[in-house]
Amino acid sequence: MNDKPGVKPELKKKIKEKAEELGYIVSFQAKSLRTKKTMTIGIILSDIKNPFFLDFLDGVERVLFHRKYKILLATSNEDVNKEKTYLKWFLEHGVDGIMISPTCGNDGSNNLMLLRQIKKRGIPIVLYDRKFQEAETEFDSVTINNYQAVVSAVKYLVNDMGHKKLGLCLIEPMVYTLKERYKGFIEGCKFFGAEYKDEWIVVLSKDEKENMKRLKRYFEESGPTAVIGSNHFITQQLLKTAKKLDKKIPDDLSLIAFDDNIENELYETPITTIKQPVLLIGKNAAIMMMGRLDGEDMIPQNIVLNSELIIRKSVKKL
Amino acid sequence: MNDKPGVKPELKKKIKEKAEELGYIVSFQAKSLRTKKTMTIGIILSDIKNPFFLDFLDGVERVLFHRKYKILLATSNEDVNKEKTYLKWFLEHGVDGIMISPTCGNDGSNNLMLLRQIKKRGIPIVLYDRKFQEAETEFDSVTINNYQAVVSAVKYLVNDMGHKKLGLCLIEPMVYTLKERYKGFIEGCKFFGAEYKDEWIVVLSKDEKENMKRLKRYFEESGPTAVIGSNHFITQQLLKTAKKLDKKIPDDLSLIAFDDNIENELYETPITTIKQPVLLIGKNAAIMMMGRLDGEDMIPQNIVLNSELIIRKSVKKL
DNA sequence: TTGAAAGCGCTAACAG
DNA sequence: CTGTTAGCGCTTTCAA
Repeated sequence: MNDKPGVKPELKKKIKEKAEELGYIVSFQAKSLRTKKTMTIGIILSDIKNPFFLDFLDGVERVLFHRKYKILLATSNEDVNKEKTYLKWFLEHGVDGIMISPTCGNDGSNNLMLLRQIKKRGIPIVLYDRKFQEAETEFDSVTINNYQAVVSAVKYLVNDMGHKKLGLCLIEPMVYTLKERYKGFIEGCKFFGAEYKDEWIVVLSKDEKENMKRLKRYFEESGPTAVIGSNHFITQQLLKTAKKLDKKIPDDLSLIAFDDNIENELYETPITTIKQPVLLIGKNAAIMMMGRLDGEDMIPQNIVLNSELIIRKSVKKL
Repeated sequence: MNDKPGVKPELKKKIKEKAEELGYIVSFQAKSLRTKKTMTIGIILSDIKNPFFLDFLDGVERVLFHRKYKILLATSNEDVNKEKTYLKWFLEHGVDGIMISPTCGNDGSNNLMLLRQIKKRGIPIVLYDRKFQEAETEFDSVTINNYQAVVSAVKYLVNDMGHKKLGLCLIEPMVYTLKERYKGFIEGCKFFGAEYKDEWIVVLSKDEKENMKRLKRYFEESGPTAVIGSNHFITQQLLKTAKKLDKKIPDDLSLIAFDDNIENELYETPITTIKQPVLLIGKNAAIMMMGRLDGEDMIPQNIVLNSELIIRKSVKKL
């Protein structure tokens, strides 16, 4: 039945018979009980509201589909406990591998220990988008050059466009990605000689009112002349705030955004954007996973992809 | 172990013992081999590029998580054969239920027969966003009032805003949803006395060049004064075309969009939008599914949710 | 080449 | 209330 070396005509007969029996279907549960393979990859998204993950999933699925692996989908929504719950469920379901962009609590807590245990059990783990600073070399990962991306943005702002006072906008929780971008911002400012103040580094939370209040700072007299916003959501909030205050980008504030959604091109002022190769992140993570499942045995690999600064009209020349 | 009526102190002991054994984990494969329940729901998205599904999934997940059901995720990307493949895989994996927005080929082919077979096997199916016209009463479904939504939009355009020449923009394949919207458009135009021409009803394909060419018609002298665009992607393409031709919305063309993404509010001209209660679609579909899995035995239910016309600035008063 | 039998980890049924 | 046993549907092993 499984197309192993056997008599051919008889095989065909059997297959036809089976098909006639109103559709026989192999049971993967039974199968996997013996083979220890469920042909299933557990994927945890850290924020289902972020279109980033749609592209990511697209990239992953294209690879997995051809290998007949299926996706068991989970969402942490930046909740460490929910993430832990799903990881345990994945184990119960016997997923063959796990792909995760690990979240962390505001107190820095995370599921690193659990992931270590899972890895020890022999289940391959691929970190995507984010990794653990304290354990960079322990897990396979696919990320982008967050640090360099922001440094380049700062360079563009200062050297090419003449900005001297810069702001940075992030969002809770302060995961790996954001720490890197933060570092890139600080060191970039120092290196290229731009001024930055603590109050220009805004960290958004889930409190809309509070967010709005913080974002208003950017448009005050004492604010920076340009801001780097660290994701899609921030771009939206910034644009919303500008609209409400009747301020214009880039006349009142210049902006560099992360995540190149089509909309960034379509706004009144097309937004200069740091474009992450999201589809590639997905593809690479999936390919890496397939490699591990094929038994590739090497030390953990850390793939770092390059982002690209797409220059449009949201930065004013000073 | 499964918390059934038994001695309490001993139970605790056993649980602790197990925990000590470096983490015992129940095997769902083994479990489901006996119980015939995998605690898994197969979900097929028809287009992973559409943010609609992010919200939908969000709604579904909120319900399933609490009931400890997991999501096996699949993407048809409007390919009937891929859809069929995934449906078969779902069967192999023994999903407890299937949620699907069925696609169809340009020739009208679909997987209705297969879905009927699956249903006959006793696996509950919930159709969301789309259903089968030829089999409305056979399956549970959660959709919106597509027909009425477009009729209301036409009414607003004609009666409130004085438009007389209307266009409609759709996208392949012509699934249920779009047929309904088409019908609503035609009958709405007739009823409220607006002119429509065949060449103003544009069906986009995957060919970008060709799409652009067709969309240009809207901005010609002989074009309509207002257009209804049937999804997120169309809004983008229309805005892109307008920008390229240096045309303004609503001065050169009025627009009513489907799918209320935050961006619609943030564009230079905030877009008047037919807002679908996407999260609710997800929640309702999931709740319906849970009901079936709890053994609720009634005739198939067709839930129809109401969309809302959110009036902004993209329709010009004539 | 083919057939029979054991066993994967669990639950349900039954006897102690 | 507890312990034992059969069997879910498959793969693998071993004997015919």
